[in-house]
Amino acid sequence: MFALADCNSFYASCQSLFRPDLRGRPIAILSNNDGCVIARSKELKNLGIPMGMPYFELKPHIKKHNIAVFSSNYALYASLSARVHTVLESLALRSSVYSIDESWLDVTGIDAVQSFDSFGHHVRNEVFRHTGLMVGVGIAPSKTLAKTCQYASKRWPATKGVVALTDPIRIRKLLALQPIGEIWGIGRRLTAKLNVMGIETALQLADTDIRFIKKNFGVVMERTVRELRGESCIPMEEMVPAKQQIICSRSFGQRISEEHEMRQAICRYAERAGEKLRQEKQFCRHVSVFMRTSPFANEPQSSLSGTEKLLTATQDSRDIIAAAQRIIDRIWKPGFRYAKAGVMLNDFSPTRLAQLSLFDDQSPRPGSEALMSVVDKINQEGLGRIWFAGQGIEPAWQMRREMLSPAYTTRWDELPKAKIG
DNA sequence: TCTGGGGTCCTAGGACCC
DNA sequence: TCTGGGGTCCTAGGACCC
Repeated sequence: MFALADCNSFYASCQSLFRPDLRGRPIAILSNNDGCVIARSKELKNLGIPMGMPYFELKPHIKKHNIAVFSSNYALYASLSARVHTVLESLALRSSVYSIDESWLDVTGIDAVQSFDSFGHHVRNEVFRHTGLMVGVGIAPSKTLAKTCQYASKRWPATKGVVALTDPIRIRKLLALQPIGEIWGIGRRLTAKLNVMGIETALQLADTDIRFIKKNFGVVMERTVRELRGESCIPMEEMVPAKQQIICSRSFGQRISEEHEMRQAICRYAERAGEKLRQEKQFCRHVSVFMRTSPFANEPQSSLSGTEKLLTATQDSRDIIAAAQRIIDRIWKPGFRYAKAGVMLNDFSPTRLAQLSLFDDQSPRPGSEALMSVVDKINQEGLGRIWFAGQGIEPAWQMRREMLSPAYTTRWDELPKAKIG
């Protein structure tokens, strides 16, 4: 049996946690660059503002509905997320973090002590008591069904935030009410394809012939269908799997047309990607760079990418930056207004050692590890910032975050203040 | 004027090998 | 004119997730 605990409107709740005056008001959280809406409070959802609405389309509604708008504040969300996960972890023998605001709990056998339903309420109360945040809880024999239950716990207030289902008849009743597009693992494309075949509810999908599904949609959807039937196919993951890819990409605050500006941006992303790589304690042998114009703009489009294989695996920012710059030498095309670019690292190994070719005389940089760890330490401990000159100082393309709230939980000078008396 | 970022897994097709 | 079968590895692209 699996339980899924998922925070209600997580980012919006993080904001209102330290601003009680915001409660009951519609709250919108914007993406990086203040581009579009990526999280909404219940009140904002009720206004019919969709996920992903561009900020400039939201603007006309702000005054009329008294909407509170925030730039994303990941320092705040990550810190509150850690608190929530710590509480959830303490409530079951086995658990795994699924996303910033969700965790799986293995609740097999818990019903020998208390009902799954009362366990779910216990989870809610504990998370609220320790963090001030609310979670919804879904409990079922497979992860896909637990997801479905968790949706139901949020959709119907009468459930009081907990839906636990073991009885096949009741499971079928719930599936009959769920459109396939809401099933975990069925996205937009597959929904359209299934609808054409006349399959519209989760129950219809669960009742479809399994061989037909496998033949037409592959093993992934086959697994989803089995899970909907109550057969657990996706196990708990106790170990955090090692990353296989690291990406650092951003949209620019202002379009880039000049090659030297693109080089600065790529330099910064390469450095940041290297920092993440070192945090993962990995070395990479594959560096890619991509850049593109805005697909929304009615203007000449360009989408460039290139990769370089390294002879020796590295985690040194200098190697990554150099490779990225060589890629730009190869792929750069002037005459476009680039909107976004990124650096991607692939092909990881836990050490620098790689198969050297017979005449390869590339030796690793001496002192690389020591230098990089000093750079990371300075940057991570808030002692200051140190960076490679290639990325420029206060460049115009830097991302916009004009409505940033304080980092209430991670910076001493931004702690919330309370007035007494 | 203004539309996010960071991941995973699977599959099909090509290169290459015996 | 005739032109196998099977395997591996790699990559690009497509689907999904939060």
